[in-house]
This record gives sequence, C-alpha cells and structure tokens, in this order.
Amino acid sequence: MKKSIRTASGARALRAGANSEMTEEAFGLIAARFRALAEPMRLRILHSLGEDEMSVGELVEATQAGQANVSKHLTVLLDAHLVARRKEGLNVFYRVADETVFDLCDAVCRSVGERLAVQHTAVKRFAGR
Amino acid sequence: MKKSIRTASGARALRAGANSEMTEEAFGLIAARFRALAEPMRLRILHSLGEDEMSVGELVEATQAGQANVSKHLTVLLDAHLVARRKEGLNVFYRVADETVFDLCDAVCRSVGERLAVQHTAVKRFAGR
DNA sequence: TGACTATATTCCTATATAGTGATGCAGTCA
DNA sequence: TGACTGCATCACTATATAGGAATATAGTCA
Repeated sequence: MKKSIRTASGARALRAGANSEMTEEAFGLIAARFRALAEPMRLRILHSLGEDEMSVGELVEATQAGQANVSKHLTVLLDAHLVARRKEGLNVFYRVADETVFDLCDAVCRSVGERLAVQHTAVKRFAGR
Repeated sequence: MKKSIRTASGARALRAGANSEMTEEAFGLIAARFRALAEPMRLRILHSLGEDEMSVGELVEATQAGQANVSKHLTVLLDAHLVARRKEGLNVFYRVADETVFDLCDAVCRSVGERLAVQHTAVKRFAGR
C-alpha cells in the first residue's frame, strides 16, 4: 500500500502508528497547504472572503494592499485550491473553495490563544500579581 | 475589545462574522504557526515524535537528514511551542508539546486527499475511462 | 475602432530560510 | 585532567517569495 495519503480516512495521519506509512510526497502535499496559509496577508484575504465572494478590487480595498500583491496572493490560494474564481465582465470574483480552512484557523487560534493565556498567567504570577 | 484572538473561544475565528474583529497581530500569530508546519522535514520530525519522545540523534537517523539541519528544525518547532525539550546527560529528548498538530495534519490530509480523488476521477472520465 | 477599466504578469529588490560543513560547548568517562 | 560524545550554533550558499512599479491583457462601452 504505497501512496498512503489514503490512510487519512483512518485518521491520525501524521501521528506515527501501525499502518501509518507516510510517503515523501504526502509530507510535501501537506506542507504545501500549510505554506499557502503561512502568510498574514493571505489569511486576511480568506477572512474577507469568509462572508461572501469578492472581486479583486474589493479585496484590494478591504486589505489595503497593492493590487499586484493581492492578485499574486490570490494566485497562490488558487493554486492551492483554497479559493475558486468566477469571471463576470471586467471583474473576477473569488470565493473560498475549501471550507476546512476555517476549521484549521479556528483550531490554531484556539491553541495559540490558550498558550498565550498560560504564558500571560505565568508572567502575572511571576510579577506577584 | 481589541486583542480579539480571544474570539477564538466562540469559534469561526477567521471567517468574518458579527463579532469577528481580527487584529493584525492575530493574523501574524496564526500565520506563524502555519509557517512552522510548512516544511516537509518538520512534518517528518513531528511524525517521528508521534509515537514517543526521541533524542536528536534518533531523529537524525529516523529522518536521514543532517544533524545540524535536524537541530535547526527542532529549534523552529520549539520556538513555535510545538515541541518541548528534556535534557538527560548528553542527550536531548524532544516530544510533541501541542497535540493539536495531529488534528491539523489529519484535517489537511483528508481535504487534500479528497481533492486529489476528485481530480483523479475527473481525469479518468476525460480519458474515457 | 479607440478609450477605458479590472485583473494578471513581468521585472526588480529585499528578506527569509533550508541545507551543509566547521566549530563551539556542555556533559561524560577513563 | 584530557579524550570523547551529542547537540547547538555559526558562516555560507542557494533558493523562494513578498512587495511594488510598470506593463500586458482581456473585457466593456462609446
């Protein structure tokens, strides 16, 4: 059983276990998705697209970034299959194509938030209140 | 209510919504975690650590990477608070400090796997079976 | 057709970081 | 103490990519 990305259906894909044979390619594919989410600007864009689809121009306004920059980030997200495009006249509307990104971000947000809370508490305690 | 990373407790952090006020800092923190997971080599390391804690030397052997490289990746994971260290004599043992990384990877693995399956089916169909 | 607009792309610079070999350093053992 | 081991760090190269300005391209409308 090569191409073990299918083992995902069994859960615990990354965690090493009995049947877990991760191929080099699988690590690369997973890392690629994380890389697509590893830029604050792209998270801003996805955040903006959370409500509804938006044109590039609207995204430029929403993110306060340069047009070329937004366009390039959208290309990255498109290549990662995280967003989808729809052309309408002169405009191109983008929308989130994989809703799981929100779950990922929520999970990260919770985890990081918890850690910061713990650290904050520790510092407060160290400071004597 | 600045510092809205706390809104994570309400879920749907990234998805724009009523109370969702994402600060620049929050996007940066979330992106930083994704960045730590955005390298195949680091995923390999976490994968190896899924079973049990391991020394740097064991990880070098398990990953077939250079010692300096493994050490640097471990530093990145440590800075991201994804692993923790324990020194014992000459050895340093690392372990996963945030179990949620496995959930993240599982989610990504499922999502990417589904997409690939869909694409595969589409190509097969196009090829006429 | 030509002027105009929205988006994509190209070219550039600056920065980050993966990988490697050499070295530093702390801990162990004779 | 000195030799040795395991890990971290430094110095370096190669590569990737974020950002911006300029330009190209595609679609619209007169």
